[in-house]
Amino acid sequence: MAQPSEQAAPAEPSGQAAPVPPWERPRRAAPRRVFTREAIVTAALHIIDTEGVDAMTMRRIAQELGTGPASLYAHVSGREDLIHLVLDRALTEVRCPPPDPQRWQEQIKDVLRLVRRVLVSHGDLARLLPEIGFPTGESVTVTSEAILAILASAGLPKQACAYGVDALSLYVSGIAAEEAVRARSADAGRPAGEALAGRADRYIAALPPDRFPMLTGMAAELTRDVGDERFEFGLDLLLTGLAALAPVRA
Amino acid sequence: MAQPSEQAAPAEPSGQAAPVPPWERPRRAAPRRVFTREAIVTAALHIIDTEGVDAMTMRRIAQELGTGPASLYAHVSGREDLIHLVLDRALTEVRCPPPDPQRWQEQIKDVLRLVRRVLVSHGDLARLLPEIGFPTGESVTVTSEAILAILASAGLPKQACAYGVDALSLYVSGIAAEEAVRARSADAGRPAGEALAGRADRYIAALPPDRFPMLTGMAAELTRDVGDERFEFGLDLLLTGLAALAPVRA
DNA sequence: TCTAGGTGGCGAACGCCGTTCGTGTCAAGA
DNA sequence: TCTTGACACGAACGGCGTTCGCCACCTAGA
Repeated sequence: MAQPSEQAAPAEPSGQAAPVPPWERPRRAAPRRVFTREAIVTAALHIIDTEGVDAMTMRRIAQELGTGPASLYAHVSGREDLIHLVLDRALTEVRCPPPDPQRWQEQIKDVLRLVRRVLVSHGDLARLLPEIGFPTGESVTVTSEAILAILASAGLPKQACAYGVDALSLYVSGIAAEEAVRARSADAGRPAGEALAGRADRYIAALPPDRFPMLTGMAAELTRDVGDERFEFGLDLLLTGLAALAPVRA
Repeated sequence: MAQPSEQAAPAEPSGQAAPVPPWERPRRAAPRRVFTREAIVTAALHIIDTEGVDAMTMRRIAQELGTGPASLYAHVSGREDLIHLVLDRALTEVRCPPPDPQRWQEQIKDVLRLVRRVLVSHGDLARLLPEIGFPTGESVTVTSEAILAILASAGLPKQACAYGVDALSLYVSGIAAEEAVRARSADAGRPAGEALAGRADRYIAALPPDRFPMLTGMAAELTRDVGDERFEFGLDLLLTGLAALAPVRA
């Protein structure tokens, strides 16, 4: 890989080249590379997509870019900064509609469905959410703004809008992270049934039915994993609650 | 601290004792300590209470117990196991009532309020929740069983009970973790206003009002932090949604 | 009482992590 | 051409969870 430069390895008259003495070794034989923050985020997201969140270390990203981890710090202030950027990059795929008071509930659901879909499409990306407290990327901000606008168009009081957007995002983040754990387990090549649902299955099956009749009696329902059903159920709960706070429309 | 044992340091005739040669140094001068899993969990919880979750490392726990981190592994299989135990220890404080169909909503709320209170009482304990996928401690299991029993007593279908307990626990976990981040920031001795709410304040204040009129117009509501208000709001949403699924009672 | 096996305590070290420091390179501007 | 600031990058720091190998201790059985 490393090719000695000419000044560091003067031409030998003939025969085998003598090894370059240590004090004459070039620090860097290959031209230094040039990076951008975008390239770093792209590499990080690619690693998450192909290897999962646990593989996304500064070293692994640097390796992907053909350099060392220190090079990343010229562009991101640290791991946390990088996570903000990665999440925000993913969420640029979320498009929000202008508010329509007649169908505000469906609009909220649509936005949150899209958020979840984006998170899920990147494997276990959602597992990064708890590592940052308060997402501050542009995409997240735009999405929050849109949700607030929709809630406000429904006539909800300001405080209800504010608390509502918080509850909604907590729920979506939570379920996305839950699903991310499940997705990771499945992708890691574990035996079929070793997914989180499989573990819950076995856990519940091992419970003493006399002591835990509800859990054991609802094992199938508790571990049911059919499409978006679980997500939609929770969304319905929240939206029903919010609708109860909105003015009645004729 | 280390006191040479008598066999390793034979009595000198007089004067200053000669240093013990390396090959005669006792491996352990003090009697070996005896630990229990309970003591380890107690030490871990004490560290969380006094220094926060970030300080709870295997090394720090071992230090608290006067030993090295390797000693912990005879009693816990690893950090994840320890976290399960710590969370479960904390949640032993949760007491659940027998179901009363006439006041099932208040019962659910009471249980979840208690869960949250327990989590909050241990500083930023809730930040540990995302590190484990599916809590399997006894306390958690007992609590889930009780919530299911209450929901079932309200006449909710099995699937609604199952999805409902999931949504409720996701919400409580989410908001507890959110509050834990806030609590940690405040406890870390940062300047007043450096709490998460303070950061959100400044973040929202820095947004361009023409582009983000909803966020900037609701800054006060979004950052409002008054007792249990925010938590109760989300709980009300979920319970309203669940009540809509329950049979109507005379 | 003695012996053997199992359990557990513990030091040293491993491999990995995020990050910093110091040095060298490069490009733009004077 | 020279200077300066930004950036690339190797080496190393300090920290983490964990394992390995050794030794001590305890208990059960002969």
